[in-house]
Amino acid sequence: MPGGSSAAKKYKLDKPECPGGKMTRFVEPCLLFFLSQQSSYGYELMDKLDRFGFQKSKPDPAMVYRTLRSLEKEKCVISKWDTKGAGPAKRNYELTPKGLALLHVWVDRIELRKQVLEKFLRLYKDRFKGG
Amino acid sequence: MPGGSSAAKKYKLDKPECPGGKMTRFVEPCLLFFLSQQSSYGYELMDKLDRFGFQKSKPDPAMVYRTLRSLEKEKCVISKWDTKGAGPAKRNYELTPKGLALLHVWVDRIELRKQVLEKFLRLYKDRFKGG
DNA sequence: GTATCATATATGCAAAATACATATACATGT
DNA sequence: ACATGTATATGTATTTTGCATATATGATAC
Repeated sequence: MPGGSSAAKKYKLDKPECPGGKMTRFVEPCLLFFLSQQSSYGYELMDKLDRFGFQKSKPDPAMVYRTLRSLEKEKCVISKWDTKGAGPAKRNYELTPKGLALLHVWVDRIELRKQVLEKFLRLYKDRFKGG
Repeated sequence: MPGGSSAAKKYKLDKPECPGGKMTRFVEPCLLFFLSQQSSYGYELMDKLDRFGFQKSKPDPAMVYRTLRSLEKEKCVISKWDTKGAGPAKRNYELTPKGLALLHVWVDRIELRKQVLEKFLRLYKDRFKGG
């Protein structure tokens, strides 16, 4: 549960905005991870992203589908049409070894990123909540 | 110290790249924080950013200067030319109450972001390091 | 004295990433 | 026939970032 800041509410802060629930450069690793759990297709993956924890903004279909195609071009995933089941055909994606390797790279980076955020928050707290 | 992934090295992963030391949308909150500590100017702030913990890439002067000007346009900071001291004149920036409020908003968002990263890493570890 | 380097700010433009809108198509329920 | 939910896809505008470059001051070296 994030600590609320009181000062923030006193001002209109529309324009110099900060991306909050947005998932900057984060769709790709999520997709890779979901696919490492089990093969799936765009629409379902979008749903998983949605339930992952980005309250604010639903994932953009465009980004999901394009990311998947781009991953396929790089041979990080492979897709096959799945015409079984009701409704329109699904393009089912499967993770490749290269895709798994990419996931691991992402994890290293995300770990680093997390550490940077932590450092920032630590300094902030020292400054404002007294250390 | 981030845990290295071994699988990653077996593959060329040039193209679907993940931003590592880069500081996605992170310059602004850093600048606000530094200015909350004390007034400063672009060149010095760049240096502080550099030493903050982004090993890979030095901060881009363009981004720093433009972010500062944009913050000023939004009245989050105020600048005055400082001709004292040697060398070319410095544009000295001071944080405003609105800027301080923006910093607090950023902190909330960064806290959230950190939690999302943590969730991701937790799930990843459950999946690959066994839980 | 002039060449070079560190300091200092700034702009232009290309590339990348994201956001928003829209198009297509299948199937089910009413 | 029409609306709704499922499913994939593309077009384009906007935002963000990255890289190059321009300009100017002063200190130091030669």
